[in-house]
Amino acid sequence: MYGIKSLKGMFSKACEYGIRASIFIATNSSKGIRVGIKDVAKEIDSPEPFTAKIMQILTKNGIIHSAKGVGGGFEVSDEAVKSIKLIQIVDAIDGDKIYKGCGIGLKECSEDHPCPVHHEFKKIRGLLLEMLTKTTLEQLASGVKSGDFFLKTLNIND
Amino acid sequence: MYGIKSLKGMFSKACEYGIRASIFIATNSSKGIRVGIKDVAKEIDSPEPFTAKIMQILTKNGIIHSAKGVGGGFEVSDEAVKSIKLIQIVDAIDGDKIYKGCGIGLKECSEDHPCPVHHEFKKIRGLLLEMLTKTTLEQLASGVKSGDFFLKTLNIND
DNA sequence: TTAATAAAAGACAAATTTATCTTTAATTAA
DNA sequence: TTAATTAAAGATAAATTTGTCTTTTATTAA
Ligand code: FES
Ligand code: FES
Repeated sequence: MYGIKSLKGMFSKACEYGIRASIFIATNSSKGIRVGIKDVAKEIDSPEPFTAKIMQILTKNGIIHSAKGVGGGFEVSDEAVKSIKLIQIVDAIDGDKIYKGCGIGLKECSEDHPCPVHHEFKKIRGLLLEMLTKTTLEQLASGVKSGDFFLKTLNIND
Repeated sequence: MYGIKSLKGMFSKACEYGIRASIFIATNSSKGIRVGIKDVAKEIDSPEPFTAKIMQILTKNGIIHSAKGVGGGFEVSDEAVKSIKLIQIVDAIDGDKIYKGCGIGLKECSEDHPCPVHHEFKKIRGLLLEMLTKTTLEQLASGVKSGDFFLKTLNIND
């Protein structure tokens, strides 16, 4: 009606790109292929230089591996793809507020000093945390490889 | 570890303030008391001028009512307190992306062209949407009035 | 009327997030 | 050793969100 505001999603743009990039890299690493930042940005439809910054965060956090020079690029080892959980990516980029913080902005979420939405909100956060904790990069990547899931909106001008 | 990023919550600051403000106003309206922007900001621990802006959005959207002049301030009618759902506040300020948008940033969330987290994410959004749709201002306000729930962190220097 | 009060509106400013560009460092292959 | 390649790092810049300040408008009461 008189909406003035944002298009806020659950995660930051940076985090969204980080998740999509990690999945894309994982789909290729299983085939033994390293992908460059250019390919990543193209495949997940994200701004290349910004995506590069996010890749740096992920590599520093040991979530993905990078190699410089000819034939270099990004990859994730088979073991890492199996062990890395979505929460590690979210945590590295957005921190833990989304699954730990108070829903309506109290400085901390506390059972002893709860806000009015605390009990209901806890359930939502809990489901989110469970999903983030259980989901592995492998699960996500396999769905993309099989063609069941996608990493970008399909573009009529392609 | 090498976290560089944000302290992103589920809702924007504006929306958090808007929800807390609405609840505070509702707790007073039941007693027939109008509250001024100064009281609101103080009681919910928010920046006054910014909160005033958010109140304007809420009044334009018919969620709360305002009266200028001596004895004026913000209020919500008894009927409105009963009928207004949390989702109306969120929708007016943050829009619907948080409960409709794709979790990892695809331009739209689609059953036919799902992202890798689509099915799990849908459950979380669904629970959030259910909560937002079911929760009334009255429910939230009554918990605050009874002293079970709080609108700001308790401050040791008070 | 006039004065006081309080929200609305508008202009501005700071902080944060998102995005871009340039230079540097590392790696590979010729 | 040189050239080519590719990520890392650093400096900026744009956009958005958050926060502040001033002026205007509406209302009430004297
Ligand atoms: S105190 Fe607000 S969600 Fe727990
Ligand atoms: S397409 Fe991503 S959540 Fe539905």
